[in-house]
Amino acid sequence: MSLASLVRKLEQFVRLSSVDHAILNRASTERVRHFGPRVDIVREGEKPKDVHLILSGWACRYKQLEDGRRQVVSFFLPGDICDVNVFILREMDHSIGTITAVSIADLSREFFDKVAAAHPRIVTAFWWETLVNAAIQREWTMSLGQRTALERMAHLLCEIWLRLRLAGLTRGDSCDFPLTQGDLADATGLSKVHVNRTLQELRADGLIVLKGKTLAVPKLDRLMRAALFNPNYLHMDHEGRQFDAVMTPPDAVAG
Amino acid sequence: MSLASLVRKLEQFVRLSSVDHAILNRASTERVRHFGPRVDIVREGEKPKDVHLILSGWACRYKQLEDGRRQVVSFFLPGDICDVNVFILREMDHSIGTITAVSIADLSREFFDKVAAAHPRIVTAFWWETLVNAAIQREWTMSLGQRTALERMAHLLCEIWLRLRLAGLTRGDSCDFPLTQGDLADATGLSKVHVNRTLQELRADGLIVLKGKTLAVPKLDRLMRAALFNPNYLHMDHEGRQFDAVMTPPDAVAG
DNA sequence: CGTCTTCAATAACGTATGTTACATTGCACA
DNA sequence: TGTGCAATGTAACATACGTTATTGAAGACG
Repeated sequence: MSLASLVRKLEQFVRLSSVDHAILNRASTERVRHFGPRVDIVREGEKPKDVHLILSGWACRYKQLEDGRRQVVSFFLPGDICDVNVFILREMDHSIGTITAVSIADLSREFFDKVAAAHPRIVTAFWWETLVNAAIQREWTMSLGQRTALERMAHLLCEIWLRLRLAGLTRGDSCDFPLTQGDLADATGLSKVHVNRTLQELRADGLIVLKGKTLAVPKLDRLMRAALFNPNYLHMDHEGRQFDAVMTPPDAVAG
Repeated sequence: MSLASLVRKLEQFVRLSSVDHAILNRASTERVRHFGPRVDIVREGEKPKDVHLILSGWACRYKQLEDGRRQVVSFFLPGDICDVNVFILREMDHSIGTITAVSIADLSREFFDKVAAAHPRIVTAFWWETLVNAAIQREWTMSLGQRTALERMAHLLCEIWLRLRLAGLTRGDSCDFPLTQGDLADATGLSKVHVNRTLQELRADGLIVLKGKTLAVPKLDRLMRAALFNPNYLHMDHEGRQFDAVMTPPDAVAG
């Protein structure tokens, strides 16, 4: 539905040519699928076939233990790409499920081959995406290991807010926020009850206004302070623009 | 000092030619540096210049909050590579410090350029490394969010054990284990005291023998069960061999 | 070959967060 | 425009883990 968020995000980092735009545009309209809310797109154990680009809606990556304990390990927002090059792995070690209704474009191995061969800027942009996602995962490790419930929740909200803003999905100080307290519990490693307590506290402190499916952040700086939030890990600075990533062409050898 | 662990590991996944071997060998002998134990190799905020290959010794990636709380977000064992392509980012969002004395080879941007252009197998292998590291980071998220102290500790020990074994660094059921209880605390998000309690419990259950700087795992299957350990995320299966990664050449354009 | 420092072990006590249970609100859909 | 189910809110109580403190053992180093 909308490629705009992806392009907007990537262009923060790398300047894309009009040909690059055309390539991405084509890729994101060729093989599109639609899902309802709360369904799985990919299941643990499956063979990864395509890379998925989220065109609209929210999704998450999650893992589950045999006894049912569930951890959301990342959220996908519009414009996000799930795992460049996963198809070199034999099977998925986690599942991907939707939060809201979602539209995705499937990007094939062949697409990446072609891009790789002729569009270094897109490659660089995808590498940036890969590295930022890794950094986000590290920051979650930090949050779960060291931050208190309040800090952790505030941190997650800051992160989502900044990512949405980069994708052009905020209006003023508010944004759509389809996550339930159950989702937040699965992502922060807290119980639902404690998520509720924590949100109440953030509300009482005037750091967030969360009602229905809308979040407002009236004082981002204060929320960031409460979270001990350092935005460096999102690598949103523009200075990297002059670089191209290396890493490199297929030659299509098999064996 | 020893490239063997890297090669052994990569060849589990991709068959490398003798030319590939030569390339890696050259890269790992050209620019080698040595560090003592408990010193920083890279500090948060610095501009990443090279990619580091651990030739010998143990190191870790860590992040720290303003108030001093510290989280180890990953361990580097011999043969591990720190962040392929980091140099496209402007600054490090974490630090890398040694545990033991460490020797590293610095791999330059130019090295990756060259490899990218002519050695698709190595590229594939590096992608595998990248994807596995991402999977490990997700699994840590799972551990910190959902596993109890005992499960978490057991899980970490299983993971390290399997990674060491893949690198050819175990003998029978034992291995070198230079981590202090403080290191384990920083990695698991537990206090040192509780790490001690947890290790006692694992010992009492006969799941580990940990003394001095040596760890033995007499019953790996039992330790894995205690950890709810599913090895799929390490993607150690060999089936992927036939694949080459795509993602792709620089053309050396600057923006 | 003592001395220093780090690491490991253990105890007593405190608390952030989990659990269970139930009431209330909101919203999809008949 | 009810009616039902999911999501939110609250309370009482339980516990896994943190904190502080002290002691002993083990390497490091002059």
